[in-house]
Amino acid sequence: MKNQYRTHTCGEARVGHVGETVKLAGWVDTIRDHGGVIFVDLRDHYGVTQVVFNDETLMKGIPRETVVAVGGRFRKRDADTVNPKLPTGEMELKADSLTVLGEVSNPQLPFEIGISTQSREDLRLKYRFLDLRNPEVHERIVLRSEITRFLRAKMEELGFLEIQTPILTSSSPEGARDYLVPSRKHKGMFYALPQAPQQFKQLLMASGFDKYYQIAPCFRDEDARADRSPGEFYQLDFEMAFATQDDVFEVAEKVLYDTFEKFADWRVVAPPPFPRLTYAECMLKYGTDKPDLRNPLIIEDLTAFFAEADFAPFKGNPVRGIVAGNSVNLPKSFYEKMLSYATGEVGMKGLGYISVLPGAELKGPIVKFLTEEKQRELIAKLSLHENDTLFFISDTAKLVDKFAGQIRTELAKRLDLIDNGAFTFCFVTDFPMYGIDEETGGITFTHNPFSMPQGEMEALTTQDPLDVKAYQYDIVCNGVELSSGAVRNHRPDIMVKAFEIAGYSQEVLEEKFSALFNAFKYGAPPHAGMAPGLDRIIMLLTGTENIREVVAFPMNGNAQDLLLGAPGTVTERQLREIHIKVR
RNA sequence: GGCCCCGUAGUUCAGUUGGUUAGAACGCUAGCCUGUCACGCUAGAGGUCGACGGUUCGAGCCCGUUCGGGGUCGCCA
Repeated sequence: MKNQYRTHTCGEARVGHVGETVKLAGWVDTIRDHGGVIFVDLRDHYGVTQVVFNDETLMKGIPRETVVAVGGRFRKRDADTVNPKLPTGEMELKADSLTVLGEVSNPQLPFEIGISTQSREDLRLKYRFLDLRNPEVHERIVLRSEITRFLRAKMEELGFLEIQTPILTSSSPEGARDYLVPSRKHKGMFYALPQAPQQFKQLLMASGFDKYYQIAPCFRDEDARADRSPGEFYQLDFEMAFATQDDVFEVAEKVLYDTFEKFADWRVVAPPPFPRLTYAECMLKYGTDKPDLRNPLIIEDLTAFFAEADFAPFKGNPVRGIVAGNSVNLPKSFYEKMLSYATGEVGMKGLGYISVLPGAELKGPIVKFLTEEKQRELIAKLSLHENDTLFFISDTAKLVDKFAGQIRTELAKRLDLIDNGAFTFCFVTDFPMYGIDEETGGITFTHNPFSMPQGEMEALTTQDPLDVKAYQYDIVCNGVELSSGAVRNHRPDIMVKAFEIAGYSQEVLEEKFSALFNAFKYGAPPHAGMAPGLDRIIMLLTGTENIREVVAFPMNGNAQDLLLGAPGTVTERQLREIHIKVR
């Protein structure tokens, strides 16, 4: 695109352009004034080109970050002055004219553009437009766009239709806290922003659409975390009619593998089929429902083994073991740090361990509680080798897996067992349908109330609710939960029963989820789907630890937009119109 | 809401046991410099030590309160 501002971008200059009369426009990145000759790096979205001024007056009074258009001639640099760090490094622009397009009124910038990421986050957010000029930050947003485009292309290729669903919708009783929007025309009534397009996508299935997807904005009024935006985030939401769990997994494997493979660069993506782990298996072997499979450590259930051992700390409690290979010769401080981590941050009562010495001799305070036969049995059971250390975790049934999971993660971290060059996915399946509500002590949905219980109506009527599993699943990558999903419950009779068990009458169900409930009374197809979080996918692919690094205009952890100043006050008149009185 | 950490120049930080005029680097301003590319050299400006209160002869430092920021637990069907 050539116009009055520029004939080329700042990333274009190559040897083939020598001698052309050109115009470049961009930001003054650095100024190197040698007296008599001035070098300016001119930066735009596409790159950086060195501009040479022999006429010093052209740059007089122009500070960095000024937006300028420079006219002149492209020329080749002498061999000894080529800059190999720049794609345009063999070339430079010999300037003979300069126009200021955007002045800088305060040359003392709040931070230096090129190292903005080292500055305080609230400052970066307040001046996000400057922060985003930093090529490192800029490129992440570009990559986000490329990943999003690729995901869309993949979904289209697989026959999915992108359909927009409402942003102003109704509040739902389950799940996260809603963002509410007061209604002007209906006094005392409120819209809610969708926590996910859950009901709409299911209604689309009932409407006869076969495969739906959307890069969907989701709104939840919950507190932030490093990997969780406050307020709003995006999901690659999709749903398929006449589909089973395996059909959904196939789509997820294809789309996510292809996407990660394309954008993983030097890192290796474990190919499909992704391992399928049941929730129960996950909790036992990894101590979490989002296992990092790069971590080779596996938690062993040693409860039965210690059932008869007369060792007080384990008495009557489940016992877990983790074998760390080649660890016996580690300095004593390693064990001391593990112990202080366990009793400090984790909140465990203790952390026992047994070392395996040469000649299959076991050493440690616990050993004396085991007969020689038991010791041999333990070595065989866990295939213990010389120099291994076996760590023990024991606590109540409620806590033991969680603790073992934290120890497993910490051990891998301290022993440097995690391959940072790998992306490993897995599906976690068979989540329980119900759990105990800690506050009320009653039965409640553990995940999505719209999931189909395994065994359908029969399971609901014959099994203990706490034993009923749902067709409810997660996809996890490197210990990050990307998405949950489910085969949905499309049968009104089973919905009524499922909600009844969780303490909701049919009236409540019909009132709160009337659209869905009604739609299913007029013939709904079996359907299933999931919704991987877009921001987290991009975090993984960019290797960033904070979700704000992959969002162009993120809110801070306190759910404030420091750039535009949201939330903010409004006028009395605005409040009157929506029938709101602020106390 | 609980817990942990951090608030010192435009930015990133140092600041000893509480003791003279609070420092460094980068940035900014001015000057010098014709081949740099994180140019170099010289000089200069720039501070309510987050705020309030207390202890003390004396507080950036100790104590209390409070505000702001980050992390985490709760929360996130």
